[in-house]
Order: sequence, then C-alpha cells, then structure tokens
Amino acid sequence: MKKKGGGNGGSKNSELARLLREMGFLTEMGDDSDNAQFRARAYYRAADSVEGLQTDISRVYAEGGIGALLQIPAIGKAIAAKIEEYLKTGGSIHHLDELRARLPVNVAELGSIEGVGPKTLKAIYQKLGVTDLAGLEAAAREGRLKAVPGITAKKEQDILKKIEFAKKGGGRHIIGEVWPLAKQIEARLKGLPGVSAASIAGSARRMKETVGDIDYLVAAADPEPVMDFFVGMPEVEEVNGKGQAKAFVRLQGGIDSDLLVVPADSWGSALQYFTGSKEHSVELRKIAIARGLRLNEWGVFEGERRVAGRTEQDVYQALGLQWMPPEMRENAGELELAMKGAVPELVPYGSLKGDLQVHSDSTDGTATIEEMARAAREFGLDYIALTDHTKSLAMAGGLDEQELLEQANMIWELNDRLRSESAGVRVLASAEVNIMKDGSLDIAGNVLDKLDIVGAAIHSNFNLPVETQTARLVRAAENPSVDIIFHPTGRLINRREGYPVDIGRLVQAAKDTGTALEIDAHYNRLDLKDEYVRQAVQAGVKLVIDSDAHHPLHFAFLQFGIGQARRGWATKGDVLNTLGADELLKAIKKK
DNA sequence: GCCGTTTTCGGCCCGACTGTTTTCAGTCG
Repeated sequence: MKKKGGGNGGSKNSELARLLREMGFLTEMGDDSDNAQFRARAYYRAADSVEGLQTDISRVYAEGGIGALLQIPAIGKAIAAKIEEYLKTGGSIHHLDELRARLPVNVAELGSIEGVGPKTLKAIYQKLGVTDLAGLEAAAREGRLKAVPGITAKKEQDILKKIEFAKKGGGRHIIGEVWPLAKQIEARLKGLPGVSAASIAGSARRMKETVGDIDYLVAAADPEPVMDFFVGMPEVEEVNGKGQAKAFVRLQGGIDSDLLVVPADSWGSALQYFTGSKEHSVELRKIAIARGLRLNEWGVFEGERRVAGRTEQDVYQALGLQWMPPEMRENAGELELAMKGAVPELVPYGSLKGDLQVHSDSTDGTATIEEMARAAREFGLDYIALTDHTKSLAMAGGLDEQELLEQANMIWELNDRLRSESAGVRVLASAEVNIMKDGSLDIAGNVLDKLDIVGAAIHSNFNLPVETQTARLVRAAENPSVDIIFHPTGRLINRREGYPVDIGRLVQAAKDTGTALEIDAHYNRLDLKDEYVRQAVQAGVKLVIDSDAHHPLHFAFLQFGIGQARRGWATKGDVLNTLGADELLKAIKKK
C-alpha cells in the first residue's frame, strides 16, 4: 500500500496499522457496495491513528481495556473489537482472515505498484488469478494482462515499468541526496520569464527524511511555457503526464517530479494544497466545510466568491487558523494549536552557532582540525567541537588517552592562534567516545574530564535485546563525564534499522541526568528522527544538532538536522548549540 | 466503519489527469 512508514510506541502499533490497512485495501477490492470506500477509509484512518500513538497499543488496552481503545480517534466499536481480538489471540483477526480467504492477494506487494489500485488488482486477480508481484510481472511480460477488461497494451507496459522501478529500489529517496538538484531546479523555475513565484512543495518542503518525489509550484499567468520548459529540462528522462496545469516527469536517478502552475491569485491555496501533508489538507478542508466554506487548490470559497488564496497566511486565516511552518503539517496536533493561536516558534534555519560533532584527519575525517574550523567559519558558525573517534573503534583509527590529550593541547594552541588573528572561530576539545557493550566508556573518566565537552556513541554490538541495549545507553547517559549521546538509535535511513532502543526510557534518563540527545544531521542518519525529537522536546530534554562532518562541505548537512528538529516541534530554547560557546559550556556543566 | 458547533442517521475532501471516456471510472496527491 502506498502509505507512509513511521511507527513508534512499539512495533505492535506498526504491525497493527499494517493489518488495518490491509483490511481497508481488501475491503476496497472485494466490495462494490456504496459505502465500501468509506469503510475502507475508516480502516485507513484507524491505521494512521494507531501508528501515530505515543504508547504501545497493548499497554493502552492493558491499562484501560476496550474503553481506552474507543478513546483513540478513528477507532469505534467495530475496530476496537478487532484490536481486542488481535491482542488477545496474539496477532490474528477473524475478519481479516475472511477477507484474505476471499481475495488471497499479497496486498503488501501488489498494493505498492503505482497506478494500479484495488479495482484493477481485483480485475487482474479474477481474470488471471494473479496474487503476487512475480505473478503480475510474468503476466505483463507474457502479454496476458491485456485480456483483463480495462487494461490496454499501453497500461500493460506501464505496469511492467512500475514493477521494474519498484524492484530497483525506487520509491523514497533520502532528502539530502535529492536536495541539491531540487534547489537547482527551483532556482531555474524562479528565473523563468513570466514567473512571479516558484517553490519546492510536497514532502521536501516539509523536510521529511525521505521524499517520494519532488513537487514544484509555480505562479504564472500563462502555464504553457513553464510546462514546456519543465518537461524539456536536460535531467528529464521520461514525461509521465502533461495536462493544462500539471506535468509529471521522471528525472535521472529515478526520481519523479511534479509541477503545478497556477495564477498568482491562487498561489497561497495551491502552495498549501501541494505542500500537504494529505492528512493535514483533508482536516483543513473539513474545517472549511464546518465554517460554510470550500477549500481547494484554487482558493477558499464562500459560494462562488473567493475569500482567500493569494498567500498561505490568508488561507489559514480565512479558516480561523494561525499559519504554521510546513514541517508541522502532519495532522499530528498542529491544527489544534493553530485554532488556539498557540503554534510554537520553531528553531530557525541558520540559528546554530556551533557544531558539536566534527571529525578531522586524525581519525576518519578528510581535513585537518584547522581546515575544519575555518570551513565552519565560512559556513557561519562560531565554534566546533572536534570529536574524533576513540581507541576501540580501531577501524577508524580511534585515539587513545594519550593521543586525545595531545590533540586537546594542539586544539588549545590553535585557538590561541585563531584568536590572535581574529578568525572568529573556536574549537572545543572533545571526542566521540565509544560506548562499550556493558555501557562503560573506552576512555578513562579523568582524561574525558580534561576535555571541553564529551559525546558518547554506540558503534558495535548492535543486536543486543532492547532491554540490554537501552540499559547500555542509560548507563552512558548516567556517566558524569558524558554531556551528549550521539546518534542515539544508530539507524541509517533506508539501509539499517539501528539497534533496538526503548526511546521513552532513554529520554527519561537524559532528562534525569541532564544529558543532551543529539540530532545527527548527516543525511544518512537524521538520528534522532522527527518523532523521537518530539518525545524529547515534550519531556524537556535538551537537544544538539550536529553535522557529523567528515569533510569541510559537510556543514551543509546541518539544515537537514534543523528540519528534523522543526518536524519534532523543537524551539530555539530546546537546542543547546543555538547558544554561544561560553553559554553552551555553562549549560552542559550543570550536569 | 466512524462520527456529531445543524446530525445517533446520513454524511464522509477535492480536483486533475489518463484512457477511449462521448460523461466516466480509476488513481493520485
């Protein structure tokens, strides 16, 4: 199914959400009655709701029974009973078994092919008995799909292409990998004659860690030249569609890009619509209806009269809402805040004064300490913490106690020199200390205490049980020498899950010990991720946003870390490295 | 199947694009 990932509060929630979505999809497939689509939608909404829970569903049920389940939005009697059954039987739902018996198709596989929905899949199953991706591919290759009513030879070829795309790992792209090209195209669109405004929209504007495509909105009186320019760009490999105001292309590297062109009067409403999220927009349109208005990409309408649309601010205001940054628009409580006028002021881009995880060529970095310091200055930072790896990370040539102290002395000498020439940047002596299997550190405390600031991280023994792994991190947080836990979950986006951590317990330990948690802004990591950031912020835990730079150009990663912080509703006050170096050091020494 | 600042019944976001559609169904975002 084309549905977001995510999942928190325990794996039960994501598994249950998956089953609810499967029930929704099979309901859409199997039932032609008028309200089938609405019953399906109810399952989808329930799935979203369960996935967004901060607490594990089994705990909700254990503590409050079926009554507590009914308190969850989008969960009524029927679904609550199914959830109860799922929890009591350890994973099965009779109704789902029935649906599967009637239509034994692999929804997880077939539901993810773009352009092929439940109706088409049902027709394919009934005519050809296709139940999985391999079967669909074979049928398409052998030209048998054409026999299905409604499927043409062209559609058959389309499906084959979509399957190959999906198999090539197509799908969602890490935002840091597509961002440079995305910005470049945005700049080109802004510069076109007749264009009054152009912007990245969609999940990229919301700074989601991965994006399915790159969306662009352009304001222009005449869409045609803009559309022609867009589909003719050198990066365009394939034009998937082109209408009056919308164009869809595939760019080199296999990423899709959509363009919408609107008149300037509709810029605000179109930007809202095209930025999403879908769930946020759906709620917005319901709010419009409740006020006797109608919202679409062309504006806010009262009858035929347009009452707003030129700017996003106008659109939200016409609906009685405070405007909010795109990063918050996930229908996760932001609309309630906007109704009360209580949208927080998120940590601004460009507001970081320092970077607290930076590597040099003393271990696995590519530049000297001084080069990294001067590059940071170029990037607008006032200070960096030099955090090379420590001795047990032999692969990276980690430093031992003696080498760390020698490096610290070098750093302090470098600072004298930088100060004498008013270089405007300072280096803090630090380290990325390795957390051992038992939660101890690989460098003695009396050496760490000589450094300005200390980060600790896990780089080995990833597959311990969640209790052991969490206890290991908690012990590190409790260590009086440790100021920050670096990349707390160890995940690599799209590549590695990370080790299992009870994030709630780690957040509590960070709170209790005054230890900061890092948002590692390296685009492969973004760790903490957005929803964990939000948990930390709600608990009052301090955060730091670091680039994990191994090269002078890597300071640019910071913007993605700020994006995740904003997605977790962090304000400037939540992020320690928005402080100057002296204030920062004072703040961490409170520990 | 859920839900209630008109409702416990009758609604459920809205419009663009594609294909073969001469008025619409399917899909997407």
